Amino acid sequence: MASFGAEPGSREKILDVAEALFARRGYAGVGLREVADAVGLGKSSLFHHFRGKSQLYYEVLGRVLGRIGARLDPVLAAGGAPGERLERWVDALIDALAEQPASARLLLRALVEDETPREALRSEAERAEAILDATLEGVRRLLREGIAAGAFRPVSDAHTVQTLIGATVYHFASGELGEGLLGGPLLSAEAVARRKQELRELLRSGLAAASPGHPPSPASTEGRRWRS
Amino acid sequence: MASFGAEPGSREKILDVAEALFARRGYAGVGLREVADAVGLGKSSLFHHFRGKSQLYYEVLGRVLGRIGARLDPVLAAGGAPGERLERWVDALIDALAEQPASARLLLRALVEDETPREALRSEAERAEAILDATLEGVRRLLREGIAAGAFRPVSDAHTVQTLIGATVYHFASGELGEGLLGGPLLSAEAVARRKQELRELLRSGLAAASPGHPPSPASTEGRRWRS
DNA sequence: GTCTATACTACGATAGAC
DNA sequence: GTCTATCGTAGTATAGAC
Repeated sequence: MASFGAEPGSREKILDVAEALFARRGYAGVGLREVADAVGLGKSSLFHHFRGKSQLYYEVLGRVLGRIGARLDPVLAAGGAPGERLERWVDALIDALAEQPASARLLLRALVEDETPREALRSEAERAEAILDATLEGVRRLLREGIAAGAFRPVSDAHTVQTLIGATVYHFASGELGEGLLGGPLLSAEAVARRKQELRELLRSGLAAASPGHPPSPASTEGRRWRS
Repeated sequence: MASFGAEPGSREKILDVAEALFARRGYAGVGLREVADAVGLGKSSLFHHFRGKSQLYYEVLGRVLGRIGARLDPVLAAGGAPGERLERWVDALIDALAEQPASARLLLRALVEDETPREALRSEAERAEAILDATLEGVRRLLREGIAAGAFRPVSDAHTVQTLIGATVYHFASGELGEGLLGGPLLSAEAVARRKQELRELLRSGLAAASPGHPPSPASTEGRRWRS
């Protein structure tokens, strides 16, 4: 509740610094010495704010997940047709990832990092997992509702979520490779808007139900063929 | 050329072991001690096969990229309509990622890992990068050809490549999260086939040109709306 | 080609003065 | 709440015997 920005109240500052470093080099690649130096403290002082490295890590991860979840939950709660709600959800996710450049990398790393020490840290680790699960379950429900309502093709909601994560989190975490492909920055306002647009169009034509009828007919999508 | 499987000819064995470890824990998370133990050698013996840790890493990475490129290049070289060639490319990529379970994680990590020491290793690092660039340039060209031929919507080829990477590499690297979402293994024959199918259907309807006409009309996709 | 032994640095973490 | 000092371990890498 207190603290605007990141006052000398070291704790927030440590989290900020650690977030940037963990995003860039991953859990094992960051030393507490480096964190302490960057925040302007001695190494030992960190242990007065966090029990150890892994608690610091999960605190950072939980903060990122909480920040993103806080932006996505209202979107899911709001009304509207499934297609529009999904678009707003994707847009909000992209905005969240683009605003905090470290988020996407940190998340992508966390997803791949099953080897981060979880021992004796169940509370922090499970809290982060719970936030993530709740967020993903929300969009899965939206997809299922859209399918049931006949707005979406009868896709697998799990696979679609995987595709959405890949198309957003991976994209904004792709760093040099992504910038090389795009021929410019990933995070400029134009690039972010373009990403939204490309994804929106892909989903509008790729996810929309083929026939106006409500109960989807199984053969309608399976039989689709390329035009040329 | 020699060596079937991985004979006592240590070098291949080291690469195999290192590949699995780097994929699981990343560059900084793996110690040479661990690699040596797993391959059944003393720590120092590794230095007779590789100049150091970073060379070992780039050798591993180059091998993975080469393996995947070798499977994708023939697909691009073969003829066929753009839509069918793209589908075969995606299928081949998925097969390659699914066959060698470590590949996807290693690749995803490599993409995010701009901090892997590149000093004094330009040759190995650039070789790996060159393989990757060539592979990606191939599919970009295919996308552009498909757009020019009127088979695909006028998408951004760069963004579409990003989406394809996210939908494939991320998916097979997603580990516990992905398995939790799918409710089962990522790499079973069924799950792999299902991933291909979901992606194929998404691309068929999401990437196909909207109108039979060949020169795509700009308004046709922009004006698209959700049905329900 | 593999081994033992070793050098040097950095790591996470703790103790205790201020 | 931050500091210095220190512990024990593990990191990459090298030298040299076998």
